[in-house]
Amino acid sequence: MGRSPCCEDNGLKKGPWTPEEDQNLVSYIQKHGHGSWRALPKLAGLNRCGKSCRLRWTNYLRPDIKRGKFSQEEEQTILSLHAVMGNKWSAIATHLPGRTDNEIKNFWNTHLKKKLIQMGYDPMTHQPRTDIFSSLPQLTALANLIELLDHRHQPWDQQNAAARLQAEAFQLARLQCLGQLLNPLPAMEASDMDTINLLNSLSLMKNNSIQNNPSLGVEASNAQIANDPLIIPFSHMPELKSPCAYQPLQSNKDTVQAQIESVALISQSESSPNSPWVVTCSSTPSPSPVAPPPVTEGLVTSMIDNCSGSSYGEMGPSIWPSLFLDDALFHEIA
DNA sequence: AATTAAGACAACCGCTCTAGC
DNA sequence: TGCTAGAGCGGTTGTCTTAAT
Repeated sequence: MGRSPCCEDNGLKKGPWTPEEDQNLVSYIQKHGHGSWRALPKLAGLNRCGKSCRLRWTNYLRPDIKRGKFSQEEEQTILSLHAVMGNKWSAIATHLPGRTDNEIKNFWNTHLKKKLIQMGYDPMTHQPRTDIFSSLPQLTALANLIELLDHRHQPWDQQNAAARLQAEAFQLARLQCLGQLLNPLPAMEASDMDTINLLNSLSLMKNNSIQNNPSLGVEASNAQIANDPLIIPFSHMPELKSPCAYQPLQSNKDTVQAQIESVALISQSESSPNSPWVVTCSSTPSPSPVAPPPVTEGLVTSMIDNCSGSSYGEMGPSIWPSLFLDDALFHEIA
């Protein structure tokens, strides 16, 4: 199996291609086809290695390549397919006619990845990120927004602002935890425990902060947190959506292909162009054991009822943050 | 107007896989 | 069966452009 001894340092040119080189390559391939890429450079009068010629042709000069910005549909397709396939750029490229794997990869790395991160999603798993620090940009933006909308006529008070930010972080952590709980996983992961630990420490922080700041006039009560006008109400928070069609990679090729096909179909009828997620649930039940079921009132109620023997198994209720279960908001949802 | 930083994208590198001998 | 060339792939780097200072 050895490695091909391509592009050895034997005086061959590297770097950007000139228009003349492009012209030589295109006219040679149009006349003779590429044939052996290794032999091509000599025959075409190019001081390049065959591999470089092949890449230049396949990624740039090929006549069927579509250039220009990615459309909204293409973007959705990439996001959907990436959720299923991961970094399989060539496989993704086969579903986007005229786009090369390299182009898609670059687009992902420079645009989509950042977009997902900014929206609080993990670009690798496509799941909402569980670490609170990943949401700091959103928290800051939310704090500014709330300030503008609700308190623009009130004098700015740094203590209140800090407390509000802290409260919002607390609220968001609760929401993220709720999101985790509503997606019953076979086993709780370390990141989930991190979130819960963070929740509890945030709870302590908030209680301490309130006790140290009587001027806030808010009692250290979790129930009251939900009623705190300084805190963003639950219904105003960005909706935490789980990608119904998302399933982990499986070894079975047929299943993967079926996923790809269904994702492609879904992406065509994407109803929410601003969402990176496939929001349409498949009408046929998924065989995947981790595909999240639709969230229903009954499900939430039964989760609360069964929290001592829930899908988290032996971990039991002790790992559930008390602040969460005591929360009036939580019961309100149920 | 000059300089610097950030973003975008083309190209390269190194690895694996496959077919042919 | 083992070797090699060719091709493909994903990650990384380099270069050019644009925006900000």
